[in-house]
Amino acid sequence: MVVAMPNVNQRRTVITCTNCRLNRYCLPAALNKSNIKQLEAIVDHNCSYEKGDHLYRQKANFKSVYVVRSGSFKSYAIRYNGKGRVNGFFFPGEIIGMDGISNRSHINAVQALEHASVCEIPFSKLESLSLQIPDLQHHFFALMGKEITNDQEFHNLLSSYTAEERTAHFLINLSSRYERVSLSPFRLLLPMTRGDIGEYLGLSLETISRMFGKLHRKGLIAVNNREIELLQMEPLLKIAGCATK
Amino acid sequence: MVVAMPNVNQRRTVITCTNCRLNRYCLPAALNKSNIKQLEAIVDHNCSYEKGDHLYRQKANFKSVYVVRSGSFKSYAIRYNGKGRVNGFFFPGEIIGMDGISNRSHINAVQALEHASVCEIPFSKLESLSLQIPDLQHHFFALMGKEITNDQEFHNLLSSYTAEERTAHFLINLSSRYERVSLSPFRLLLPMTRGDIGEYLGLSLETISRMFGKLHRKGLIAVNNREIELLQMEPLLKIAGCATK
DNA sequence: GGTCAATATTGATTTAGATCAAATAAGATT
DNA sequence: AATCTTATTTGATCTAAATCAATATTGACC
Repeated sequence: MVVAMPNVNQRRTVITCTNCRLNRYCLPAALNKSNIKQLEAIVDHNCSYEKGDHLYRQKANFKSVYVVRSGSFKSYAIRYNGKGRVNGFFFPGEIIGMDGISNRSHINAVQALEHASVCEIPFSKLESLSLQIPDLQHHFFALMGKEITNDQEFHNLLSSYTAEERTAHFLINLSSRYERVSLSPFRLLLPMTRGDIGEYLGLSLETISRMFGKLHRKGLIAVNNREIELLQMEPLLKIAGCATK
Repeated sequence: MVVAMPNVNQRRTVITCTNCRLNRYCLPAALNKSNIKQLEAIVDHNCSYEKGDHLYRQKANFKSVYVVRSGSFKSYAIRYNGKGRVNGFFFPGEIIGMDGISNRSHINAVQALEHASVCEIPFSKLESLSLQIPDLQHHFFALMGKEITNDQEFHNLLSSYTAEERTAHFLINLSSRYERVSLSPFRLLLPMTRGDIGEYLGLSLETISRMFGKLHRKGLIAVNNREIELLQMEPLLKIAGCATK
């Protein structure tokens, strides 16, 4: 089955931040029109990747951060002892590359899970521009802060959640990220394998499969290979450890 | 509520970044002398805490980041379902509070593990100053980036390391952080309980105790309650999954 | 369309680490 | 010093999830 995130820009018109449908979720969200023009000038809007292509590899020099325009990516790191694998998934509007800011080299590799495209933002130019546009600096601090809180919540998940809770949390999390970019939050087309999910959640791929089965038997989801339908959000949210309002 | 005992200044000399023994590891590290003076002007150098005092609590409004001057802290978060606990330890020269940047409210609580003191840096002032001092902006991006890579390496640890590997990694990590501030990297005085370590590493406190015992029986460490001596670094580094040069 | 490789499911068995349960030991409080 | 509380160690047992193993699906490529 072909699992593809809809392409954001299929039109002929020149791609810019101003006309990008993701601009409400991306860096321009915090900027006024004239500032967006300045941002546009430093962004390369035209990088596309096929499934399996690497956006960058482990230890690659850091020069840019990237925003996913279409498709999806996974990041992974392998330590010299062979431990560790997938540590992140990225969907449209999300920023890739912050793992290289401190060291000037990326600690992860990032690979396309399907046909995908990104906007590339040279980091030194982003820094210069941030000195001129206080809102941009502020927003980028906030984005990095968001990355930090996400990672810390994940620490929490890995250190205290059961396999079922982790799996439910994963689905709920994906759901809200899909919704953010106007994809159905109830019918999830997963671009990644069970193995990827397992590595990400610190579980074996067999356990992922079993947990999907378990949630299915409880009537909370329907599973059809890479297509997962979320049938009952309330109990799912509860298992995922998310407060239901 | 934050319960803080204001420090009665015992010394005559005014504390400043310029004369602080940590200035090589802290924000001033990236700045020239005149810029350090500007930084000093926005920092409150005089906040002291007793064991158990909270620097801030979960959901507290975010106004500042803090640099540990002396002593140590732990951060923890409890979800509404009771899951999750300790997610970080902080030693002199390290920055606390980035968990509040994106939301303007802290997702963690932070508590002193012993008598401790911090410098408080109002974040809005830090942002303003960063617009004027490119090196400061650059350095703070790097510090946040470091936090992100640390958290991601921890993801790796929690998703693929055994109890023994996690415990060794914890000790090695502490060792290098102690060394950074001129404490012995071989004789570690732990300010936290086995329970704290267990929550942090996603293990039970009994397992921490057993792993200390196991590393002791292998002759790699000596354990005397809260005092851990690292006897053989090479094998420890290997177990911890750190490349030995 | 047929073959092959990659992915996913399901069952049987094992095991690392949790949990339960005492017994010390260390600190704090009086 | 005596008491009480909080930490720590150690042993016995249990269990969630890993691993091992076999099939079944799906997708990719001639």
